[in-house]
Amino acid sequence: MLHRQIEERLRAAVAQVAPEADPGAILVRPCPDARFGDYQTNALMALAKARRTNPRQLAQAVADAFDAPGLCDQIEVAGPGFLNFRLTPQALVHSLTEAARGRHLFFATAAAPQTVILDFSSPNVAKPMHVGHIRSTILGDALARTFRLLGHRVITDNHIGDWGTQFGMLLVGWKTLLDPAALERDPIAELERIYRAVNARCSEGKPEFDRTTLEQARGELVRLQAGDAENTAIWRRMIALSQEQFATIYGRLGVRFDHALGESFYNDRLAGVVRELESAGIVRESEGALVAFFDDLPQLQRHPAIVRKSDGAANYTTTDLATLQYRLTTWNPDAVIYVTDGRQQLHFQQVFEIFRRWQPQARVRPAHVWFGSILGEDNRPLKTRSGENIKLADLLDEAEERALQVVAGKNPDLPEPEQRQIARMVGIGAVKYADLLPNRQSDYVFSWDKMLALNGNTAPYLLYAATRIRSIFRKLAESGETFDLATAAAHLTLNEPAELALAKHLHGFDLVLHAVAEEHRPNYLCNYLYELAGQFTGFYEACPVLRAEDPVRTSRLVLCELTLRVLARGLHVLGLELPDRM
RNA sequence: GCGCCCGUAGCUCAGUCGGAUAGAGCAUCUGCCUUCUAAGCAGGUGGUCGCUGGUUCGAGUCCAGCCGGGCGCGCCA
Repeated sequence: MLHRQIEERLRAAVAQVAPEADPGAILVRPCPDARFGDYQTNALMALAKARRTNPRQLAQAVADAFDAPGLCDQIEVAGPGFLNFRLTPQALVHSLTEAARGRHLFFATAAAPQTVILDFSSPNVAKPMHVGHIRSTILGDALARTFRLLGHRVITDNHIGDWGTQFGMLLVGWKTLLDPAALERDPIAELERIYRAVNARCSEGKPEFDRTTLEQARGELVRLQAGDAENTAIWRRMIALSQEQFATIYGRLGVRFDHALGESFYNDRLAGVVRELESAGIVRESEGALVAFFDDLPQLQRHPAIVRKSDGAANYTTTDLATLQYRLTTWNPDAVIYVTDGRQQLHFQQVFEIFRRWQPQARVRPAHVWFGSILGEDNRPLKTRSGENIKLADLLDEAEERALQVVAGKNPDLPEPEQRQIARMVGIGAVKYADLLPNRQSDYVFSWDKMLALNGNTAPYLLYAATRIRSIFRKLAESGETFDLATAAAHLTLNEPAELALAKHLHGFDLVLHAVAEEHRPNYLCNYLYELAGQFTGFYEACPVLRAEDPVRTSRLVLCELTLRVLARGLHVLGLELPDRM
């Protein structure tokens, strides 16, 4: 990676001039404006301040000590003390040639691979997956793919909601209201129906309220918790039915999990966790419950956390603590990342703080990667017209349907099965991309028109840019020519501004991938790929490929293929599939 | 009351952790299809980065206060 090579030479130069400087702080970044150069460092200004010397003089001294033959032939001090680097064309050609030979794809894997556990999606048993699960699922999957690409050991774990008071009601419904034919047809809908019916009877204040049903539900729950054979069998059946639904949705989304250890998996560990917290003096009795207080932390002072309710049952704080402990002992991770809604910030602050007190020696970094809400056009959380949660399956159906209309409208000559195939990739891709593009912490307004637009920073635009490249190679193949990237690389020359700009932009892949992993923000990658697609279309307009004369023609084919590879890899990391044509 | 987040072009939003003249898309205006996919490209218009102070070579970015909005806050998860 060119910027890493410059960084390395720069650190060597700084070490000569200022041996006390921290090499880790000496960073090289792309210039914001190509007129300044290709790369810059602003680290010397901070260093000059620390040494109380003139920043421009220091920069000049470092520039004089800087030696990178063949990499940068010009290096200059600018402004208050920037150092600007300009790549030699040979360095660029060499790097592209190496990429064409398969030595790299413009990124380096992590210097110190880590074990990262990603906890995301977490749907509930017996309920349809809905829009509330989409951001966690898509964001978590994109992060998992990013970490994997960078060489980390990644473990994805779906912490399914398969335990809790709702099962008392579900059991009553199963035993008294179940319609076997309906269960056969659409299991989740039937489970949802019986749950709603019983829930209404158990809700004081509702017209259907019926104390007998409420007591029945409590009784069924107690029997389930006690391990009653019949109830356990029904419960397992409900989980199995739900997992079929999850598998269907995840299949459509192309998301996979290494594990799906639900809440119930930790049931027999909860008492032990509570006992340990109690004996360690981390929790104490308060109003009948066991509670952790954080008097010394301003942020949590007023927000104690219950780990055992006054009825003796554990809650999700306890389950999350047991889960974290299990993950530590089982996988010994460096990081555990929870991808959830921002509304759970307080909860995770509490869990992490309790855990820190409980196991101060643990080296794991827990992280809460939170995101904002998906809003409807009315700026309220996205719902159906009647105020229900939108089912994920329905949303994906609509995405494919709308994409099909676009594809069929633009390209009516394609055979219908292919149109559907393309529409599937474009539609699902559009939903995913729309979710990954905004800064994850901001709320965003869900808009079919925007996500399926053909211009702007959208999935269709990016997929289209990639298929344009594929189209060039299809034309090439149709004329009976063969193209071998590694061999063709020998003919690489970069002369036109658009060629140089594209070649340089390919080298930004490394920085952006590491930034995504570091900050858990896939939107950086979205923006990078959009810029790359823009650079490519600029090149595509300015530089004819197939109509050019050799060796320029071959050289441009190399650029096309490398761009396609970066685009395809980047889109794949975001979880998007790439059609051959559109 | 306490805490978290947000406020950037008419609209929707980026802004890689303090760097150089704040960027996209939409909308609007002007050009470009006998030429590898015009689902595209090039260019114009459009900004007191909520307000006020502070920190420093340098602030959309950090700190304090204020205004406006969203969300959360003991036995749901």
